[in-house]
Amino acid sequence: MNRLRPFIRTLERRDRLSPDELALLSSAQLRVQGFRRGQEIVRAKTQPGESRLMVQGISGREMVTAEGKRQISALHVAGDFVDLHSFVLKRMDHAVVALTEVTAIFVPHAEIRRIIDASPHLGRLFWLMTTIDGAIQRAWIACLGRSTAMQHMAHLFCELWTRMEIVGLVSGHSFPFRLTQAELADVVGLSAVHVNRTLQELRGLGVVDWNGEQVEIIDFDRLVALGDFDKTYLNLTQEPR
Amino acid sequence: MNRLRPFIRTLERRDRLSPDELALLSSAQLRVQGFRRGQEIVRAKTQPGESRLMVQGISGREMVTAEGKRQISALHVAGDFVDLHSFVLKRMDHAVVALTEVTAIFVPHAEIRRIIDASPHLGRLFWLMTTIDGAIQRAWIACLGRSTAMQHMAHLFCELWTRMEIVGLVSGHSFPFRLTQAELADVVGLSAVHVNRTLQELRGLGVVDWNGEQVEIIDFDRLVALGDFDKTYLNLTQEPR
DNA sequence: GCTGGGGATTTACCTATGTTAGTGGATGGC
DNA sequence: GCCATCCACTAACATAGGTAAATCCCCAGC
Repeated sequence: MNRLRPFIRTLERRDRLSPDELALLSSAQLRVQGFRRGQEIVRAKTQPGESRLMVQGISGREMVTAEGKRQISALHVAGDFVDLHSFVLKRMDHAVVALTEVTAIFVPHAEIRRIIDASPHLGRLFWLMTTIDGAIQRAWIACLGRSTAMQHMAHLFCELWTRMEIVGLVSGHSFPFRLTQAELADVVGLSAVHVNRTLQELRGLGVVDWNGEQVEIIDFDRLVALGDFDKTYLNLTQEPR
Repeated sequence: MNRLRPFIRTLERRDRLSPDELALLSSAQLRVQGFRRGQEIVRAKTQPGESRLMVQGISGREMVTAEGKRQISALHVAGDFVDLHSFVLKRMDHAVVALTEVTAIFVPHAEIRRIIDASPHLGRLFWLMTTIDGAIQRAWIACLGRSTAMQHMAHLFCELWTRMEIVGLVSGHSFPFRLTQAELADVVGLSAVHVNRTLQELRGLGVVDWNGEQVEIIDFDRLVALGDFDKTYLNLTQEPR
């Protein structure tokens, strides 16, 4: 399946896939669906019967506090499952919303079950993808807890570039990022005003620029240093798993 | 195995286990090891050949920034695997340190492999435990990003009580928590001074008390309200997975 | 060409939390 | 009994980041 291409690329950066495994993946019964900006891809507290795989656009896990504040606890790009964990977790503890126009594939849990029963190795790779998800969350926790606004945003831009590169979404040191500053604020746990201030500072330093459409990394080395970014946690090495 | 009791309780709160599955788990080749306060249970960047399961004490995932600041991104109590994800991830993106005296079981990855090959259902339950781990991390992200010191600490105490209750570590509304305030500060991403201030505030409100040994929840309902705590994310329902 | 709306940006002010530098109490080694 | 530690706690001050309310800018619709 053409639509599975990005997902297969994320897998192949972590392990080798046999022709049989590729065929097995391609045999899955899928439904494609589009979402508009702001639309919910998965509702919180529901018990989904399928997991959704991003094909295009950016979505995020959304959690809303009692006071109505929003925190986005993950961003998803093409090739990412937004809720593969719902396969074992059964019940969503968060929502997933489209932050841009999004195209997603719906993979029934029955299909996932069929695939992992037929190939325990693919089963472990599915498991792997949820644990990489966890590793990313740990990195975000460290950023939220122990770094300044600038360091945090620098780290985030490094991470996004690296993840987008895997699925061929970057061109040079730029990648598409069509969110509003207020949305980015909900990602990094800051106010929109402070995100604005910090972006100007980063721009002023000549490190990154972002016009609301594209993030352009001007000085990658300095961005990495600023964000204390070490991509180890993304597990981008082909190993038998 | 007696030592596996807490782990089996965490599993049984999420799904039913057959006698065969219990026997399979008990058949695992294990090594028990003790750790002193402050000792590393797993080193960062290593490629462990086994995963460690907590039997006693409290440990935490530790990440250190370039400036030497420390963030603890997870706490583990009896029954929790500290690094089950290393089974598929292969390389640690963080360390795990003993925050109290700790007893842990070392489970070779070969044994985990043997168990999940023999029982795909147990395999899914192992997978489940890593995704619950992820759900907890999401809750922490929301706390770090969008709540005040008091709300965050209230949430943490609710979570810890709930998790300890599963494995029989609570007595009434109290549970053992022998960390220093500075260590707690690294958990909630605050300074030790502010943790101290906030604890006094919580004490003053008559909601929780903590003398460095035991956390005593005085008014559980208010603590839950303060922390906006909803235990759904801990997935404490027995369901076929 | 006018209008309305959604963002980006700015300004002024506010506050939660951090930092530094203590004090004092408990504990353990010798 | 003295000393060194470690840790809770305090106090005074500093600051990163939040809040509220404008203003500006762009663009779509008419």
